[in-house]
Amino acid sequence: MLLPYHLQEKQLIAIDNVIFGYHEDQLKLLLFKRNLEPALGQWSLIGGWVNSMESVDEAANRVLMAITGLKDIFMEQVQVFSNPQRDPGGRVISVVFYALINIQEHNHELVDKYNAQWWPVNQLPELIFDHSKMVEIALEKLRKKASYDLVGRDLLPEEFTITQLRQLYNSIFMKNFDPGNFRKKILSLDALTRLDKKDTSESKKGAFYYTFNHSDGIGFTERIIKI
Amino acid sequence: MLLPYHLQEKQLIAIDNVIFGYHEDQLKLLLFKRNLEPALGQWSLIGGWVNSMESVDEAANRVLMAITGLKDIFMEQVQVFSNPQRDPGGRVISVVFYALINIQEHNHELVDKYNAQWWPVNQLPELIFDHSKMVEIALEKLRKKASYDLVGRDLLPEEFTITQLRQLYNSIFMKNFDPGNFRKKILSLDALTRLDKKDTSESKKGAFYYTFNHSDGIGFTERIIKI
DNA sequence: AACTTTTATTTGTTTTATAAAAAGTAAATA
DNA sequence: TATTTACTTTTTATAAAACAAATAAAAGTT
Repeated sequence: MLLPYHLQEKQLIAIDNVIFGYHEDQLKLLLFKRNLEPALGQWSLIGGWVNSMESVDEAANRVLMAITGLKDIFMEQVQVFSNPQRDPGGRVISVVFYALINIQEHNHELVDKYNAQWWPVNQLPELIFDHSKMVEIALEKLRKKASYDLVGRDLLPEEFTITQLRQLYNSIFMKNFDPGNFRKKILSLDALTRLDKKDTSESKKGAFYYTFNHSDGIGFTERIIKI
Repeated sequence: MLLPYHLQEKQLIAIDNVIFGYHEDQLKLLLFKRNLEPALGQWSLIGGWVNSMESVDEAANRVLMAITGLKDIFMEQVQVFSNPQRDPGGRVISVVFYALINIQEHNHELVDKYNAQWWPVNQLPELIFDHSKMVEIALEKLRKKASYDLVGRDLLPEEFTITQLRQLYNSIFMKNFDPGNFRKKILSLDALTRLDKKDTSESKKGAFYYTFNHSDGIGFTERIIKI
């Protein structure tokens, strides 16, 4: 069934990163203006080639590092896109990843240098090739992740309110979670520690700040949010 | 950030199929004896190269068709395995898929011809390279699928009892679902039609046969089984 | 200055859904 | 006729979602 290795043709293989961030109560995506033909000047995800001495995951991390200056970031494989006609420039197989980054912490100069820009996920520009589909699938995958784990750890600042966490979830799932039930569910996980500080910018009463417990940062086995 | 296409090195890319079947109350996997160096004669998943004029999904279907004689089978991408050292024969990137097939319907002669064999998932032989890890991840993915959709459609015969469906779920999740609750949950989905026939092979009382409603065969948005 | 309003936040109650356990059923066999 | 077996229905307990009420504190009003 398998041909010997040396008789088999080789392919170009790339990665594309769907980079999520959260800012001003909006889930955002980092896109950049393509600097290469075909489709030069159009908006696209941030991608790169996979070299022979690295895994696709390493390639995705390398590309993310190059554009944001960040390493040790949570990334997850989304799916392989491999329609032979997907890239008009030639046959390229692309492995898509998504990454969750803290929009405050990334290197703005690098992002500017590469003509990259943050876009709200619900107001994206037209993207090249099959990149819109990639975003769609990545978002589905992020939702599954968020329903089993508290993704706020990656997207929110160190200290945050339950309301902020809820608004993050609202923007990921594009629905409004009940404030009372959300709070109850999240706190029942024993994953947060309440601080003695309050955020008074949003309400007169003020909302307590919380941090994630560093102890059990692995994730939960049970579903935490019902979609 | 991206090199021009012609300057970038190409890679060997393959697919590997984790083929699930269900027989004699056991979830099984189709494995075959490798007919190619390296690791000739050892047990492995069923794989093949990806050609330049096909997508990885098409390649996976082609390979599945070649060994089982089946087409239009449910398959899902699992993950890309791409550690540069994963295959001692050289740098090969592998895209793993899993497939659900009805063990009754596949072509036994083809399977025999390729030295393939069905193995219970909880008693697998040693597998080459990273194939054990591939199976592990595929099984996790199957469990997620099964918790949102009724996988019985693909794995069970046309007519089956609720008990058979429950036993399938028992073997997928390696736990024992409560007979009463399982029945209640499954029937509440309105996905099955009860026939006027009974299966009396397992009990004196007999259990009604059911079939899947062909109408809404797409799947459910809500979780149907809690892991 | 004291009182009312407003706002997001927090707590509490009711209703519904799910899981655990128990009881009832049909039909072959002893 | 009693027993056995797996199947099916019902009951009880627990958890989650929907809904309602209370709270704290700044800002506006008399």
